[in-house]
Amino acid sequence: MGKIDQKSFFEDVFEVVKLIPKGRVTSYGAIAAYLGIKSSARMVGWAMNASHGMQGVPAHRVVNRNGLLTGKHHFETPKKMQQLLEKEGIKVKKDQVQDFEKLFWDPVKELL
DNA sequence: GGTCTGACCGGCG
DNA sequence: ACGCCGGCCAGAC
Repeated sequence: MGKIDQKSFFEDVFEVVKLIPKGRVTSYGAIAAYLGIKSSARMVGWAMNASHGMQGVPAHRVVNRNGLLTGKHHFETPKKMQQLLEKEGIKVKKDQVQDFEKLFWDPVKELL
C-alpha cells in the first residue's frame, strides 16, 4: 500500500483561520493547540507563509501570544496587516492589538 | 541526508 | 522585568 493520503496541515490551518470572526484575533499557538500540535506553533506561522495570494484566509487576524503583529513583514507592505485590522474595527498601537484579551478568539473554546 | 531556519511558546535563572 | 534556550517539525540547500 502507498502512503495514506492525509490533508496537509496547511489545509487544516487555513480552515481554522477562515473561521476567525471579523473583528477578532487569535494566536498561532491557539490554532496549533486546536489542531493538537500545541508545541508546534511555529508550523502555523510557517503555514501562513503559504497562504500568500490565497483568498478567504485572513492571516492578519493571527498574531502572537502577546497580541503583537509579528507577522507584518510578510504582507505586501509592513503596514498592510495593521490596516486590515483597523478596517475591522481593531485598534493597533505600535504593533500591539488593543484590548487583545477581549478580542481574543480561542478556537479550542469556540469551536467545540 | 545533515544542517539550518522559522509570522511561536513556555520555562527557567 | 528580561533574556536565553529547548522543543517542535516541515522545507530549503
